[in-house]
Amino acid sequence: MPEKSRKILVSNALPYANGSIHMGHLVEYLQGNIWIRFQKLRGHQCTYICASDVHGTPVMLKAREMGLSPEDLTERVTAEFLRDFSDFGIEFDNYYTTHSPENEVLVGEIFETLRASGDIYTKTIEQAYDVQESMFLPDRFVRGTCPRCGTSDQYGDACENCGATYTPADLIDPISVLSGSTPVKRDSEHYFFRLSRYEQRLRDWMQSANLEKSVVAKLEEWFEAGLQDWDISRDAPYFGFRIPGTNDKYFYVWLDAPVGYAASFKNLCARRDDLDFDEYWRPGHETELYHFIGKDIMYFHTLFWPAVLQGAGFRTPTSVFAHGFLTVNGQKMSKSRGTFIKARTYLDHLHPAHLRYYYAAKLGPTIEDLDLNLDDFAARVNSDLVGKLVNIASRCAGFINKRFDGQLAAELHAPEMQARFAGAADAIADYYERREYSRAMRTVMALADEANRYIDEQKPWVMARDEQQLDTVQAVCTQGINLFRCLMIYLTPVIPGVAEDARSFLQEQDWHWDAAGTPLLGTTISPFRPLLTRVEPEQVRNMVEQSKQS
RNA sequence: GGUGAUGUAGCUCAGUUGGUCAGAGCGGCGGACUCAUAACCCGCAGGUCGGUGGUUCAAUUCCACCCAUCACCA
Repeated sequence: MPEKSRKILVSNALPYANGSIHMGHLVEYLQGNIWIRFQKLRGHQCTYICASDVHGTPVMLKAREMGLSPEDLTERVTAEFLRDFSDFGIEFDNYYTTHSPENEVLVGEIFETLRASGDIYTKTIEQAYDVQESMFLPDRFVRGTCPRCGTSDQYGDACENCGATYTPADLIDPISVLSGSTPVKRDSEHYFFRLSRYEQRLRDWMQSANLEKSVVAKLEEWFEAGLQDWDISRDAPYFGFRIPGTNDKYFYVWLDAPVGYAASFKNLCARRDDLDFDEYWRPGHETELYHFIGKDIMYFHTLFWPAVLQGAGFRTPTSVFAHGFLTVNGQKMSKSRGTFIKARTYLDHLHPAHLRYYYAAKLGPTIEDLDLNLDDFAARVNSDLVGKLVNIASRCAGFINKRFDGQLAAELHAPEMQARFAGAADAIADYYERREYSRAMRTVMALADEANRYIDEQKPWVMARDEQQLDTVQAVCTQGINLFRCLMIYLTPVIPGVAEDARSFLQEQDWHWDAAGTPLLGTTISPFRPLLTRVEPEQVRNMVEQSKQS
């Protein structure tokens, strides 16, 4: 059923530019990328944006440590990000940086609008200050003894041992992580956003956004606790945008980071005639806006961000899609166990399609965590992708190529079966749309089982010995190839590279989602070459070994 | 500590608005086949559905508490 063409803008969360992309990040980018590829395959105008999140204290300090400017550091890191993304098949329509002129203008505009409507006020707060380094210290940069349980060397915001939360001022014997000196308390004037004013509007937005149940539960919890105003400023020195009208105040990184979505899009609009900024970012248009995020940053995306957008006269997101965290072999990623696996390390040993499929096979729309079990990974990928799916083509192509010069039959052998495969398109599309990737994968693999069973029952290898039955052999194998083709189209969003090779093997120019409804008959196909190889245990072992060392 | 989510066969996960709901895939075991990247096909497997109480004629599915894991506490 052809849908009306939609105009959709999608973002992934902006990776923070002080480290490398790892397997945990990839859950998010692959989830978003699969959705985008699906929408594009369906013929919708779908724009995919992202950027490096470059502001804030950690980047500033890391650059200082490396003897670089923050700009140079984040440029280097971004170049690395882009190579990793690209090699995993994650291609953005625009990948930008939050340290851009567009972003500075937008943040300034938003701030002025909010201030004009009375949503911004200043208040003096007391904060830890490192006299030796001449700077205010974020909570994470103060360590000391937990005032409740007495555990030493705890961060300034919470105790890892007893879970208590507090402020750095509560710590016993606090020290600055930067200089080792004892921080002093010092007053500073900060800018606050009146989030408390937005409760009703946020509740309304929450209703319209159709958020996942568990996300709503979390939001309800926050509403219950009462919305607190948000401190949106930081003191110099800070890498960020200076607040207009001040000399030493900067916007907190979490204010300008989400605005970076809009800025990245604005940057893209400048070179694309078919995209209009206002159509996607001002109220009153039919466009859709979605953010894929991790469950750890829901607060920013479901409270601050929609509130800021509303207050500043922008449209709010159509919805926000939150996902869970990655564990490896059932535990948090760990360097010593070799399970802190960087994207690049993975690519040194394994094919991106393996991971793309494995994540898809386990991803749903909820904020539940996802486990990358390395043994299961190899077994699942080998069985599903190689043993079931690619096998269908592999076992049929030989006959077509050797016995019929690569020519497919003019008619299908089992049209009712073909109709069932084609008929699954709507259900599978619905699963993709709702981000029920695991259900989509299960559906596809159940069909792959059927296809293998069909070939097994027909036994073309037996018929091939009898000249009289050659037509049937051709028809059966043509049928098998078409079942394979149908499933490959369904999997295009997940394993685009493999799908492309399959398409070229079938000598087709282009695939649209609806192509699954029209069988390929009478044409010629190329010699079959393995579309994907198995995951060898040794590759996984080597990857883990390398992760321990880096 | 508070709050939210999760806890089902060796592994990864479905499922139940309470009563054929104890399931799938993988692994394992047995068999068959040889077209296929030792792939594919057929059959078998019996896990107190995290623990303890409670509600009910009946709970894995509802409630309470506890334990474990993940996250958040701005």
